[in-house]
Amino acid sequence: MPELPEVETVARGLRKSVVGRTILTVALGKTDFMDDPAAIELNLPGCRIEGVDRYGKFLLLRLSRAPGAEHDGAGLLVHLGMTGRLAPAEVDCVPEKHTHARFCLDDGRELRYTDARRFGRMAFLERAELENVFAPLGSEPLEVSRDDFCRRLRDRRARVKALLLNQGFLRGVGNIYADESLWRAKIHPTRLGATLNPKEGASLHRALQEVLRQAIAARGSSISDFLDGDGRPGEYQRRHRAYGREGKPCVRCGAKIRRAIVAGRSSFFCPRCQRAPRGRSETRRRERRV
DNA sequence: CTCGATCCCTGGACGC
DNA sequence: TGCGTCCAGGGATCGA
Repeated sequence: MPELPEVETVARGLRKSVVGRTILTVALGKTDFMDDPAAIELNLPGCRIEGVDRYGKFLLLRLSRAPGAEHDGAGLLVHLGMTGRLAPAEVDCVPEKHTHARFCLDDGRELRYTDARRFGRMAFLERAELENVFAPLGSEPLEVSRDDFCRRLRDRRARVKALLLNQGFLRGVGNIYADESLWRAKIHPTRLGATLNPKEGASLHRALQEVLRQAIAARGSSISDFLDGDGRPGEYQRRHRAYGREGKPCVRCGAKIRRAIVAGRSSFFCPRCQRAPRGRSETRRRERRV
């Protein structure tokens, strides 16, 4: 499940493998997850891939026409959703099942998008449209300062888990890294943002950045089928301390990791290290045990 | 503002 | 073996 570290891993792979290449032809399969498939077919042929950026969980392939630069600032926006994969392949290599886009490159390879569940998104967008997509996103978690992070936390009444998952609060954090960060910072997922004291806010900021940096260094987490640009799985799943560890002992204190639905998602936490809040709004209401 | 519910979609796990 | 059911989850959307 691609979150920031997995998407960053893909971006780094693409920078090495496809930047500088020109797209010759486009072949699309199922297109219900694309904003405007015709625009992709129409605009991409002839474009050179100038660079690959990441905005939270979004990938952007920056594109330009070789002579005229008609599409200055335009690009192919890709969100991998749950099961999306974007990687180059040799043309004579049989495409995997659920390959929905193939971009034939000028070096004889093709860039392929595969996505079983089609929770992803793909769109060719002009600069102004891209700005509209990115405008509502919050800061990059690895760039936000501690003071900024704590300040933004302070006036939020939402549960801290919901805030971490909210792409308008921070961009790029998903369920795995939210739980791993909260475990490290010893903060219960149902705590309300505004109730975290400065020390806890600082601790969460530090935990989040450490977890993300380490996960990037490990090329992400491969839970079901995430593979990096070279087809290698990530390694970070071996270092998960909370996510997916229901019933297993907390490596810090030995208590059994618990799972509860918070913010509509499975949330894994240590009931001893991460103390549940007492207030009615933070506990009783909706921390349903699963 | 924040919440839960619902939908999108497929594969994998599980029970019978 | 096969069928039904549930679950996974990022994000959009809707109503409370």
